[in-house]
Amino acid sequence: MSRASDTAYEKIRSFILYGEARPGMQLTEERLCDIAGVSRTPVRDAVQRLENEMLLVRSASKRLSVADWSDDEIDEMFALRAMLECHAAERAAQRMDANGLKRLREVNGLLTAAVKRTRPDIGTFLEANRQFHDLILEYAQSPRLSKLLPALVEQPVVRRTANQYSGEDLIQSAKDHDELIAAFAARDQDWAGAVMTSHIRRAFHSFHLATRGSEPA
Amino acid sequence: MSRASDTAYEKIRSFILYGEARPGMQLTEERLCDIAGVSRTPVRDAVQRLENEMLLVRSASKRLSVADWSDDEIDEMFALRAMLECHAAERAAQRMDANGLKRLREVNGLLTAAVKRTRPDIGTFLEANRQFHDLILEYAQSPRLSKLLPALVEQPVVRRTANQYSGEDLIQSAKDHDELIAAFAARDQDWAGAVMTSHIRRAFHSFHLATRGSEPA
DNA sequence: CACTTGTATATTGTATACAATTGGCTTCCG
DNA sequence: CGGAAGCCAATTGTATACAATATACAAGTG
Repeated sequence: MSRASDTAYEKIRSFILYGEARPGMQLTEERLCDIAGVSRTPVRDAVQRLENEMLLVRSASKRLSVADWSDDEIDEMFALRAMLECHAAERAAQRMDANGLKRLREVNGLLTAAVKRTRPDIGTFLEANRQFHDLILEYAQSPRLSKLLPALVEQPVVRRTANQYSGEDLIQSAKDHDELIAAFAARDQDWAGAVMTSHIRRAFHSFHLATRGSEPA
Repeated sequence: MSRASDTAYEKIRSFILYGEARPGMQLTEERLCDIAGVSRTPVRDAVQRLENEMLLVRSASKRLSVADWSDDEIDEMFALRAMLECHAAERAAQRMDANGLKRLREVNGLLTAAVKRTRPDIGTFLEANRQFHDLILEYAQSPRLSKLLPALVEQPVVRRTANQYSGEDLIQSAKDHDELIAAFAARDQDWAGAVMTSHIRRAFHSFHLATRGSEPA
């Protein structure tokens, strides 16, 4: 999209994910105009995008508020994400090339370094992790998948999961990525899919322990 | 959404799906205003929705055109749809109630009647089929799934599939639905998921025969 | 005193004018 | 004659004014 509606999208998104927004908080378009520094037209564009990602929700009377996901919804997000990222990994395995492997190794090198320090660098981990999964999505070469997945990989959830990870868990994540790279190199789609599935489902269980103090039902 | 942008959405969608639009055809917002009978603001709203469903696509220079899916994209749509509808059926099996079963039976009664005539009524079949799958989605009780699936169930594809169906195929579809209802009544999510998966994958193979004259690779 | 009805105010929805960008054509130079 | 540069028309992007709608609060009524 265009400049103003893009900046509006970015700023509102940051406000929700990293700013002073709180789940369930009511917002007006006017308020979002102040935050974004543009007029209502591009703000409404941005709002529609954020509604699609389900970061914003509209009440029956068209009023906006910050999304507040139920436990069941978050479980569902993990389940769907596991399916779709598994599928993405399978497709990527069939379409991987030397350059892709090189880029994956570079990104996971950064991630591994960030994680193996005595005091793990979560910020770098999150960024490298995002890039790694984005690369797989790129190599899956499916516009559809690329449109669907962002609605399932919500950064607040990813961040809370990573913050819950022990040093061991973080290192295991890096190892999962190494194994994914191996599966891609071997062009073994079943292997790639299986590793990805367990990668996501481990995250799911960590998240559960973090937020609810127990294993999922 | 509101009145004007809703009507714009409906009219433009009909223009694409049932009107004189052709895949790849270039469009301007002005043109769509004429079609919808409203100004550019609600049209742009509608366009963004249709972009999300990937019925419209934007070129690098922001120009609009009617989507033109490649064979690989359509295959991918079926694969993703099979996964997500299977998941929806599993969830619905866990959440089904007597009223839901009653409504499913009613709808499938209509569908069966439309299909068992000497000259099957494809229009009624399509409408009842859509309602049947929507009901399952409703009982899956997942806002996320409800947002994701419409981008995968494109009516032009469904229609072409149904038009290809033989009388036998249509009757088998109705029987699939009966079996789904039985699985729901038994609250057996694995059964429901399996029936749904084979239901979609049979459609996939029929579509392949119809459009490419051969089985998929 | 609860409940409805009316009215003011806040909020969202739509149209339109104008700005910025893009594609295509023409012209000019080599 | 080929290609690049620049201009013009077409198209998309943004701001703003106005219209429609919803909420909240107050006043009236049984």
